[in-house]
Amino acid sequence: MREKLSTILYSEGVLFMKQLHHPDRKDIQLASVLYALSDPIRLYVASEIRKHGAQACNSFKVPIAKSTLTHHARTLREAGVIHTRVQGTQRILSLRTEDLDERFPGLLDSVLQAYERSEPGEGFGEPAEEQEE
Amino acid sequence: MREKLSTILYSEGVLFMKQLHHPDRKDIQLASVLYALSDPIRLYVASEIRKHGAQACNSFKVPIAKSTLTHHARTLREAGVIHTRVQGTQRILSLRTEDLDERFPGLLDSVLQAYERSEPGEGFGEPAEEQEE
DNA sequence: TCAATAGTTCGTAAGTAATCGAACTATACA
DNA sequence: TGTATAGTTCGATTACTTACGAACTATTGA
Repeated sequence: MREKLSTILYSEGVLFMKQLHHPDRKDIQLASVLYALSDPIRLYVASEIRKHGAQACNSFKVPIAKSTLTHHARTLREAGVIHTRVQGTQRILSLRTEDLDERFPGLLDSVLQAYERSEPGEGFGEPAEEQEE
Repeated sequence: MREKLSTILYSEGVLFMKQLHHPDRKDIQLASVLYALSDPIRLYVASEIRKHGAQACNSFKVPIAKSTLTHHARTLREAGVIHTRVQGTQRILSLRTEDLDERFPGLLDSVLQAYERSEPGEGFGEPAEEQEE
């Protein structure tokens, strides 16, 4: 039988929810940023934030499990692409445009513009409407 | 005991060395390009080509096995970042700047400029000279 | 014909990544 | 209180990546 996590962790003085770590601007690595943006779901998330502003995870209509989205959000955050702030039960994701522009001028813009050109649809991965032949 | 590969393969009419595949310009995917460029060695290779022009694999001074460099060159090629042409015993690697610029304007430039700013050294991964404190 | 050089392929090992569902925490609200 | 909502953590699975050395092909040039 398993003890409740809170009982175990709080009783030992360990924080359950890790402090969200955001790298300092100077520690943002080019390779990590490119890696974070090399996944279709993460590209979509970054692009949605750029188009419609900061927003919570649950506003992204992606065909994956909640835990998988958490993983992608962490990848973006740890690479320095997004900032996550807690608001009630939500995590609000925003792009670190200033930090990225300062460190890698023009990069984020050219990536997201390229993405938006190549994926003109609204939702995720919609193949631009099934085309009958 | 192992038969010679050539005996096996040619006798079955199979080409030993795969035809080098380069994706058509229109098939170059943003995520694949970003992924290909998200590795320090591949970034270095791309940057060296941009700085000094098309060159063979053996001109890259990288601390990895030959077979590993082959792997990285294939990753860049299959993503559409570089073009490989055979010249004697060598494979000459060049950047597909026109194709990339047409498909993702400004992307390659901002990536490689960002790389060259953040890695000012000449060789690979040289930590800009050990600094005593 | 032989040796040297350039690069590929293969097999393997270790590490990392994407994914899921279940169990959980945290907050808001009725 | 209790319930709903938002998101995290955990453990497992599966797949991919990076890396190497050994064996190989292909070409050049002595």
